[in-house]
Amino acid sequence: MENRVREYREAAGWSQGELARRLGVSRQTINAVETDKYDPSLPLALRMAGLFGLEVRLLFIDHWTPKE
Amino acid sequence: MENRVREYREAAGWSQGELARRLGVSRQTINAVETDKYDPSLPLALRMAGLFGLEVRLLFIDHWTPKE
DNA sequence: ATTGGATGTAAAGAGTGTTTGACATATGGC
DNA sequence: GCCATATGTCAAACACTCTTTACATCCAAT
Repeated sequence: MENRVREYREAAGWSQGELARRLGVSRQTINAVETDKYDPSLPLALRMAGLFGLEVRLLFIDHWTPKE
Repeated sequence: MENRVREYREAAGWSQGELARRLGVSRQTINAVETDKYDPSLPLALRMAGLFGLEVRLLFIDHWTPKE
């Protein structure tokens, strides 16, 4: 899954540590998401999108199509 | 985390099994989400919202406010 | 009365998400 | 040169997500 966290974090002028602090998670979590180690949990993704004032689907892009 | 999956699934006229099939997950996963056993993963939440034509934040409601 | 579809639940196991602590490297200011 | 800040990464531990299999209940229709 593609994500634009780094892009929006830098636009906000925040370090990974600062973003982590605002989201209440560890710096390593932010780094792992930005470097595509894994996807965040749903609650964390919602918080990230909320902090950036974005819809979740604009921050995290899933490539998938429904059956039938 | 609050969610409206059951509400929208029923509005679509689908059983849990039918929704599971369309999303490519097991019926138990849908049931667990609807009965608040756990939150779905981010990719699954995005697919659910996409299938219902909704923004993720309207299907899954997180109660949280940022620091500073 | 019995069948079938839908739902709730449970247990075990594989895989994912997050934490802490630690260490390495790079960069910019003093 | 030295220091502070920012970033990348690793390992161990723990919690959470999702699967399969299985069984129980409920309700509607025959």
